[in-house]
Amino acid sequence: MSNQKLEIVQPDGCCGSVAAAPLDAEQAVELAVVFKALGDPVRLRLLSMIASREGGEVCVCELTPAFELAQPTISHHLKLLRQAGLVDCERRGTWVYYWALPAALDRLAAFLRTPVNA
Amino acid sequence: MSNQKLEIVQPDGCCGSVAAAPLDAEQAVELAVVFKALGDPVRLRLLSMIASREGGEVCVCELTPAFELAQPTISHHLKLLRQAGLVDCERRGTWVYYWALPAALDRLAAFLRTPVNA
DNA sequence: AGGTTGCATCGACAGACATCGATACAACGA
DNA sequence: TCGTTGTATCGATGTCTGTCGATGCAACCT
Repeated sequence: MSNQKLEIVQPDGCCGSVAAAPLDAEQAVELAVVFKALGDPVRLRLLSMIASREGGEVCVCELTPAFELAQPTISHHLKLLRQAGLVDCERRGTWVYYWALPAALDRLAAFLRTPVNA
Repeated sequence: MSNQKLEIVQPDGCCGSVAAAPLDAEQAVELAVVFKALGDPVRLRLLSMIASREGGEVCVCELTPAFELAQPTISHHLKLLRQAGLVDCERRGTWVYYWALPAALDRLAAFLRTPVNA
């Protein structure tokens, strides 16, 4: 029953699992960009604030005052999260709303999850 | 039925899921250390080489020549992976062997995995 | 139109990090 | 005991990154 491995392979053709096979250099660079985006406490808190929001969307005007950081700093972190493909955003009138992209999170989770029989 | 949240809480008392609730600052700092360790292509490749090894252990003498980097650089990256709790190592005679810690990887995976009904 | 508010971008700067050569340490073999 | 090999640590250096104030841009409101 080794076709179980087929379930790990991602539809987008990327790197099944960290424990499946050694990552080649190119895959590693792409994945590192995303993990690097998660490697900052402020960005982790921003992401969790966005991902845990009931309606799925959060206004930047709610995120900024939650930190003791200047507004450009928060904007910078949100930009990195967006460039990493973890969130997306849209302007609606005066405000900008961010939401999480669950597919990206699940892809990372699948990469990290060790096989049950490992 | 909000006791669903109880199923997300981790036995080790840590941060259930990124989509469960906003991370507090302390949890975010701890998690960021681990994700930061994953935020480098060399360390990602090292970890996948270690985690995907059949016997579960890899000699440093196999890891170092797999990169076009100086030996102290590889040693430095392995140290960061170890400090992040992702791998551990042991000296046996002349050689040092590294192995992955699946519990740490699964903990991260659980954190990233979005709830099925989200 | 003019003023105000929300957010992004720019430029600068201090601290962190990846990398290296040199060196130290540990274990083995002759 | 001495040389050799494998790995870690140290110190230096160039680059990246988090942070900020200043500024620009978009949308709203009088």
